Amino acid sequence: MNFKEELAKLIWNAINNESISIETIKQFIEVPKEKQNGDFAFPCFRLAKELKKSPIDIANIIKDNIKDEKQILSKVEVVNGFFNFYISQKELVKEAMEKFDLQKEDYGKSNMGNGKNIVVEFSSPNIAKPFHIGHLKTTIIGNSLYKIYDYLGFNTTRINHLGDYGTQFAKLIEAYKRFGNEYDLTENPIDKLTQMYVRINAMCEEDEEILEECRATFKKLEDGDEYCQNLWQKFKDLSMQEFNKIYELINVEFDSMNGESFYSDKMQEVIDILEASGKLQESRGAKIIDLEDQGISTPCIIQKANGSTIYATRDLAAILYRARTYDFDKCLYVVGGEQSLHFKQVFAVSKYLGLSEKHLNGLEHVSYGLIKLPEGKMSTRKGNFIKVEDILNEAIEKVLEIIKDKDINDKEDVAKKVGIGAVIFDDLKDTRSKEQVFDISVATSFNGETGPYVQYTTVRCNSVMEKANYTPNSNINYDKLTDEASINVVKEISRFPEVIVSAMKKSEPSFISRYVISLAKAYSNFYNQNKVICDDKELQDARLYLTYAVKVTLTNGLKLLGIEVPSKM
RNA sequence: GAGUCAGUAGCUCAGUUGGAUAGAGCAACGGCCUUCUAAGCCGUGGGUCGGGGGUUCGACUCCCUUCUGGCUCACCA
Repeated sequence: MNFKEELAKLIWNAINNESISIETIKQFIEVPKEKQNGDFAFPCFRLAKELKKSPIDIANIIKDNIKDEKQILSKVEVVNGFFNFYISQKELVKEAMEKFDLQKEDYGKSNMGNGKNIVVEFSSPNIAKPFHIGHLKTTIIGNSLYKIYDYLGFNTTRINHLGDYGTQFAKLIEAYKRFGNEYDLTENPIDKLTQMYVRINAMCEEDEEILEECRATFKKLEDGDEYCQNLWQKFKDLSMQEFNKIYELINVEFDSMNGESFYSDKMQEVIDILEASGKLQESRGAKIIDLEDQGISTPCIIQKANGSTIYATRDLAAILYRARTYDFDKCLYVVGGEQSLHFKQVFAVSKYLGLSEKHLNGLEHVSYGLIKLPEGKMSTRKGNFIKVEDILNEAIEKVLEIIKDKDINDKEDVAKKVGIGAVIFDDLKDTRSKEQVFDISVATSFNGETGPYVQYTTVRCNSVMEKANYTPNSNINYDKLTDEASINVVKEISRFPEVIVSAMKKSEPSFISRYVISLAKAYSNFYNQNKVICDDKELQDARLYLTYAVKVTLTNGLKLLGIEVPSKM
């Protein structure tokens, strides 16, 4: 039963005025913030002008004429021009629990994606550079978005657009040529490569000629110079080993690892198309596209003065490739907000690529706020960064310390799930666009609104069911659930499906983290007020089934965030 | 200077297409474990929603203006 629809009908019948449609009324019905104002409310001000009556009069008309034949209401009230509906708790509980019962372990899943193709580009670390907390953020957001789309039945592809090309790479080759023999790359290779990178950057800043040489070296790499190619491959292999360690820890996988270098032979076509479109022009020796007419004052460089390409060109080649390969309905770029202009430019230029409307409209930059350290902005070049591996290990250590005296079998496994869950949750709990000061003690805290709190609640559910030796069956007398705490839990459970959908629409995993917190809170409150295992068999069954539903919903919610739940903690 | 994101409790943040008395967590203080996991629960204090105008029955929310901070603005990604 759709309550809003039913209520709209009731109001419509009560008002009995031709100029107002049921749809209009339905649109106005809202859920009050304060539950003391009922389950649904109709703000009578909305119709005041149309009916030429005061809100109070309208409310009274509704009150006098409402005919609740299906008996879905337990009470109605007129307060300050609002008409408040209190749904019969029986109906509310039955409605919500039956909805859950239809899906059980798959609760929240849907097929609304209906074969549509989604491409999510995320993580995309730079080869030969450390994997820092900025990369962690895109990895975790991207992974969650993938899971959300996948859960809603979209055909979703994960792409790790590795930063394995560009002048930065040439810098490294130049560094290796000059002083590579001073470094032993068999141990902690990324650290060494980073040191070399920091050193060559300092040289470039001092000496313009060295920077020019690096640019020239990139041109050589792009032209297929063997020495450069071999070094490039070597650095890439070393880096991937390190990255894979982290991906394994946080349990993230990709469908495609086609990084920037993958497009090295696909850029000429982009240049040709743009050339043919007549939009490509020369400026200061480079080939650019002017975007003034699209409201972007900075032109997009397609080819640098020395003839080599630039990242915009590679992104354009990637769009072309992805449109053809995946026929995407949406192509999401989970990349920091500091690259907004870049994506604006690339999306603007892509209009000249001859793509279909569908592909053009599907391009979307899912940006997130900059992550800063308490000491200020991170910079690999300046050596100011935190390695993700260290953060994750610290979190795991802290959990091990907490559970060391508990009666738990596989403590390592629990510590891993909880510690990493804490870090992931911390990254997903705020609105994406907010910038975040990364505080490791906050990220690895386990009290309050955190990942471990939600995991803990889930584990409790399990533990209650275990104690009762419970196997879920659907033959439940829901009328037994009458107290406020139980009703709150039921109401929270019923929100889950729509929360997933709005998280998808806004590309906001934080909707789910917040939801999962509020469900866990509702259950914790219930848990402290009610004994699940009790003398009344029917009541116990109802509470156990509720517990089961909470466990499933929390587990599914956490899964969508990329967080696992241990069996004990 | 232009573009963009942000400004809500001491700190970190919620606040659904405008709705009723602006909500959480942390920190502080006070209660609750012989009863299903206290990583928990309950309670107390704490606010000019950056400032000023405007639209509206009603503005944290929309419009204008102004202040503050971050990021970006041609051959790095």
